[in-house]
Amino acid sequence: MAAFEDTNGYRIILQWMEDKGNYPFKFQVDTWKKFGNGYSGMVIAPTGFGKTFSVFLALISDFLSHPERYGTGLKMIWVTPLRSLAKDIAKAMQEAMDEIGLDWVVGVRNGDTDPKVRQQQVKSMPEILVVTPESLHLLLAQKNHERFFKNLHCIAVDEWHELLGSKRGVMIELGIAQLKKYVRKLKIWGITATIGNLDEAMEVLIPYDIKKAKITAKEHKKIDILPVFPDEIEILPWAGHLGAKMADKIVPIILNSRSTIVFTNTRSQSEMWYQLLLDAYPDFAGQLAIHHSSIDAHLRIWIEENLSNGKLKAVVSTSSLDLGIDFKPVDTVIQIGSSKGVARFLQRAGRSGHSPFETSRIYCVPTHSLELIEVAALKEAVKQKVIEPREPQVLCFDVLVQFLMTLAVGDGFMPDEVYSRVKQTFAFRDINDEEWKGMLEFLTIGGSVLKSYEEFHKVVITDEGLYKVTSRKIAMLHRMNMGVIVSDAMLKVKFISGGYIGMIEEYFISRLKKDEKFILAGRTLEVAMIKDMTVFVRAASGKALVPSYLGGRLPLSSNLSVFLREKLSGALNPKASEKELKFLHPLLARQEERSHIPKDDEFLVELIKNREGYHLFMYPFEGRLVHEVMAALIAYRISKLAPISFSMAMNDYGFELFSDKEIPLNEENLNRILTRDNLMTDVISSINAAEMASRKFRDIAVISGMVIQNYAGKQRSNKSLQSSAGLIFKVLEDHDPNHFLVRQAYTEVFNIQLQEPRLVEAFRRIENSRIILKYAKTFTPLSFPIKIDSLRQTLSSEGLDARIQRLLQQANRSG
DNA sequence: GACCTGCTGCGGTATG
Repeated sequence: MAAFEDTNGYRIILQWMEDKGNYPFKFQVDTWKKFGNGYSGMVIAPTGFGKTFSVFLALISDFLSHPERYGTGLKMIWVTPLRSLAKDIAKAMQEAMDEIGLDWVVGVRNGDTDPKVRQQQVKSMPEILVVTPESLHLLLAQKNHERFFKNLHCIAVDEWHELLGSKRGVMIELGIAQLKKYVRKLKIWGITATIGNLDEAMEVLIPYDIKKAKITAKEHKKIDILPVFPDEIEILPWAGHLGAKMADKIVPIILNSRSTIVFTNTRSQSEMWYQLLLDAYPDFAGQLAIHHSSIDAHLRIWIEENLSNGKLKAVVSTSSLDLGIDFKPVDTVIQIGSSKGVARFLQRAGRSGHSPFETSRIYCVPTHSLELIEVAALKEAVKQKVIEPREPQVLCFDVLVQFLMTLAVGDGFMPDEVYSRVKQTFAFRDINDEEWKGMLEFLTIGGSVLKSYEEFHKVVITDEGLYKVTSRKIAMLHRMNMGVIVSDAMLKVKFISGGYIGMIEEYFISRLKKDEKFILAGRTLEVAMIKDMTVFVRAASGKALVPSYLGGRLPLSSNLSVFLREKLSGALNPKASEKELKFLHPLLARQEERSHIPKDDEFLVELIKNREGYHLFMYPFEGRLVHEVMAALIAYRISKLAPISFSMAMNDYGFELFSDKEIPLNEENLNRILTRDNLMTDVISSINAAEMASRKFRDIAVISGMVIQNYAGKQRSNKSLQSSAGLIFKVLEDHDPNHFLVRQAYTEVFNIQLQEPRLVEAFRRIENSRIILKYAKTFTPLSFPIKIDSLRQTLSSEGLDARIQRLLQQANRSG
């Protein structure tokens, strides 16, 4: 295989890829050599640059050049976050092997792998093994697993940006730390899309003091961002999210494209848009599909295949198609509503024109008028290449507990030796001795509080000091519950005649009245019966409800917020290129006339008095999540001035406090209400942190193995999980409030739920802004959408008692 | 008058 020596090998592989119609990511020759010279590192390029395959070939060429250096068996581990990616990359790798004429085997090991293949692999590992983070840990949970890695040379982590910010990323960090025990000179490579914190991303994956290289694509991905305007501004609703009226505008876009992905933000929205498109253009029947996480996996695979081979004209989807196989025929992407962030926007745009030579085309369809400003903001952010960072998770003790159990289930571990390795990871570099001691105690006797419960005595210490699981049952349950993804329990939906359709939330079905129909995967269904967590249905027709799911909310990224405020600030005098802002002019003019358009260094507060009562609006543009906390905080601070209770509403741009009493707010005290002083103390007083932590603790309890989710194929219901986790949380909080898992729950509440760093930053900005207080008689273009939101749901700051009292008084008065 | 939402991802097996 001398042909692969040095630069020659580089050229041959490039040629070979081009002959195959692939688009190689062109490493420089000196870069190419780094793969062979013992470097670790990070490769950064947009999707569609063939970076995955290029890295693979670069690593392989090293093996080929010096076959004598490598023994038999497993040489390379390839980690992908998705099972579906694993299948495809392994196939491509195997093809390459065959063509190069090397009899290496590429194996896949994950939940889809046939048990027979699994057994075979244990007997004789393939040369290259493609795994998920979870499967990697499952390997480490096997007895005598060290032998698998005897000749391991390198590990590559694909789509690292996807894993970095999550607990799955922490799993990778720990997995690599363990592999480094077996392979001292392990090469570690990460592959990532562009994100805001590339240096940190590399530091997290490779915190070790070894030769490192960062390799960035020079070529840039071309993107066409095309806003879709309605014929008149009146057609755009002032609030809302569906954007139904835009369907007629979208049909021709789909017809003029080869193949289109229509991205929506929620599962129910995708179901509705599927219907809207079919209604608008019935000939789409059979060429249109729908794809989201609650749809049966088989159906989703079928859709993905038909998207790849060009048989589908369009697919309406959620984030479920954000990642995945290259859908070559897709030349157009449509984003319905806000993409909420620059990185997600680029990711979705990159699904079309999937090659460095093609231009990605993405149409932005606003679902309400203010979203047009967001399009302008996105364009600017993309132009300036300001992409969100992925914040690495640190000190996730639940993941560490699980990892230690994994080792204990495998060959057992010596605490001091593991501790020194764990401390080298990015996630646990700040762990202290006390926390570590607590963790060991937790594994062996359940800690001081739970020690009287036998079930928490999982790990035994042998005479040699080895921490080990001896119970087969405990070992089995651990293997079955490995991973850090805690899913909500949902009901399966099956045809009574057979055939699985997807999943639905329990509460949606429970609220469904007799004879009411619902829609799933684009089909109208009626309930025949419910048995064993399964809803049996039959096909129906006519009016039907679209289920909603209690999913996570996509927060508006702070990057996008910055550009949003900037664009709004200059909205009345747009640049010639900003069609979006010109289109919005009538609406913006009205905002300026009735109230004010906040400039870059201003913070707008509106007080509106009308027949209903008194409304206070504030516009931080920090996204719903932050506004939720801010609204509670401001309500709390005002209520300290004078007893008053509010109902609250919010959207991504601002929030409302509403009261039937006059709000005691004026130019003088407004600064005090918006101060950064005592910020977190007031936040804690204004929310129920203990309740939030208790809810967060549910996931922690599952991941750390305190509450078992899967018992031999049976999944426990949501309620039962929550109640046992809640019980444990209460016991711990009462008797050991400093417990490392309790502390973690609070940290997660502050960092994730309350977004403390972002909140603090927002208040710092407000403090440095000029505060503009405006009184208005009617709702303004900015306030109206929030008011609409409050009609849907009202959160109340007042206690239940006070509220009942007031309702009673009202009732008495009117009676 | 304008409207009616809330993402994604994973996962058993031992031994002669």
